[in-house]
Amino acid sequence: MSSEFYENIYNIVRQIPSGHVATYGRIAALAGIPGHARQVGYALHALPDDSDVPWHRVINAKGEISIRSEPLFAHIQRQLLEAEGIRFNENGKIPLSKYRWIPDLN
DNA sequence: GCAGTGACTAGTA
DNA sequence: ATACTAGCCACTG
Repeated sequence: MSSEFYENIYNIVRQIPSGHVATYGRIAALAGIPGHARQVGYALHALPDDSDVPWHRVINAKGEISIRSEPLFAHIQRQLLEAEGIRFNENGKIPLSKYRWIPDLN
């Protein structure tokens, strides 16, 4: 494993409970690499399909789905989030103030 | 090793 | 409110 960043990131994302979301920047900070929000997205992109990481609960700071390549995934992501009870605004955005994940102190 | 890329963010206009 | 810019830094070719 050349990147232990990835495992840290995955570990954090797995802790996001259903019905909540977290931003890339927040994930990076929790993974111990504050400021590396882009690498979080990169790590999730490299995620295998059979992974147990809930990648769909990670969104950008604007509360919107950011996927640049593969617009199809954005559609799937929205369905997954709605299935967990997350409601989108008319803009197609998620109200972060309501669904933002606050990490437990374990 | 260098240049390009990107599932980002914060700032500026 | 939206659009563009700069900074950021690991990964890839």
